[in-house]
Amino acid sequence: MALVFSSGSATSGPRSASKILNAARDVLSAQGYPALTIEAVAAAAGVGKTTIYRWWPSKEALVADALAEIFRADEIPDLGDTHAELRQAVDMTIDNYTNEDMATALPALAASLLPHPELMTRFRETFLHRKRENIAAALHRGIQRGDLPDDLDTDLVQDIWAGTILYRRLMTGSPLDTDLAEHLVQLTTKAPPLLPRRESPRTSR
Amino acid sequence: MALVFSSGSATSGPRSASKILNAARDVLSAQGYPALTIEAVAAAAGVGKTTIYRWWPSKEALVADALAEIFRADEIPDLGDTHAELRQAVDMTIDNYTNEDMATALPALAASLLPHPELMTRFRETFLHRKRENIAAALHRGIQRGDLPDDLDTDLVQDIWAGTILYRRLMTGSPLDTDLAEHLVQLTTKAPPLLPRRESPRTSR
DNA sequence: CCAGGATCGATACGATACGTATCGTTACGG
DNA sequence: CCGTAACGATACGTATCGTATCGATCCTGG
Repeated sequence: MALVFSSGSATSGPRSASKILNAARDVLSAQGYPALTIEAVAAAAGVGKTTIYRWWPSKEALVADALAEIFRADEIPDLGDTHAELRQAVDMTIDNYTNEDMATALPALAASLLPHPELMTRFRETFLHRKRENIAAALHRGIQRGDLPDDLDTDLVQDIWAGTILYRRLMTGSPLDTDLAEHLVQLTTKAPPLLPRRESPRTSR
Repeated sequence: MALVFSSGSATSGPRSASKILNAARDVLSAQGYPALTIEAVAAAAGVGKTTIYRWWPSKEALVADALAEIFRADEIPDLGDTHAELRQAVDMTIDNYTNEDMATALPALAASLLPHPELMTRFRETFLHRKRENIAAALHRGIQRGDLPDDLDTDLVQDIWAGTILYRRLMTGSPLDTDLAEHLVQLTTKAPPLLPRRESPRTSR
């Protein structure tokens, strides 16, 4: 993974990039996003803070590169089984947000980049596009197999999947378990039940 | 709306609460969440920063109260029309996140409160529970009318609705338009199409 | 209507992090 | 093996933090 958010102006490149990015994730885990200061990362990495300022223009850029290294955007292999492939897609998204750092830092990052269109574009390229393309490929295979409606809105499906997972992790705190994964997959299938039902009917609050 | 995040230790109460909360939202709109410092709010409100520190224990608490004042958690009236009621529920959520401040500050707030369970609980009570109860009431009316499956998972429905809306606003930047609202509502109906389709078949992406 | 208590604004304080500049040292590649 | 860069250390001025203090002001209840 290249340092997409690094300045990278000079001719060679940072010698201690991975040491710094590891330290950034360590600080993130131990102290949380607000306490992640450049000076703290420098201390944790055993590095002069000058070195960090040399290569990353801001705390946001540093965090983005640190997260990009552990963000999963795998290709979904053709398993000949639409359900299994979609389940793999959902599981990958759940994996990404199960990570504590990712769950807190990604939304904080997006929120602070939102007013800066150019940085936001780079953020989307790093954390959205590749993953979405790979999942879209799996969805299209499902459509061609006749397992999914041929006018399926693949973008909306992915918004629903990732949105629900992010929302549960960030806001409600509900578990990201296999039931959720299965419900989200079943949302896309042709036949009912299209909307997930509760396992055991309860009175719901 | 009471100042749920204020310390409120003394006997009387802040004389200039609304002036301060208005200023906080002004700074948020003009400068963004990271630039929202206590001193900036104090200056914008024409108030000594001591006064803010007297009543709010942190920047997060101040922002939470400022957002709580404009967060919509309306009751959904019984319209005798399930579709109309659900549409109203979705529109309310879209309204909440269409607001620029809310879209950037709420996720940032949640992310910074996530490691503090007690504050996170108060956050959820303020920004989740009341709204969810009101929407759940509408969903239950729909179930009793026979318009919705009687084992509908009302919690998951709301996670999907709010999650998709938040994700679009924060991450993808896709529009929160009437098409989206309609698709989200139709997700819950019994009869196909349960998963929203694209209007005009395109090549996807 | 006035007294007393609470809130207010102003100011000062040490601490921390910012981002930049400088400078001598270290490491790596041609 | 030598030169070019990346490096670490250090120092600097600025900004904000959160706290303490203190006299002025509000406003409430008696």
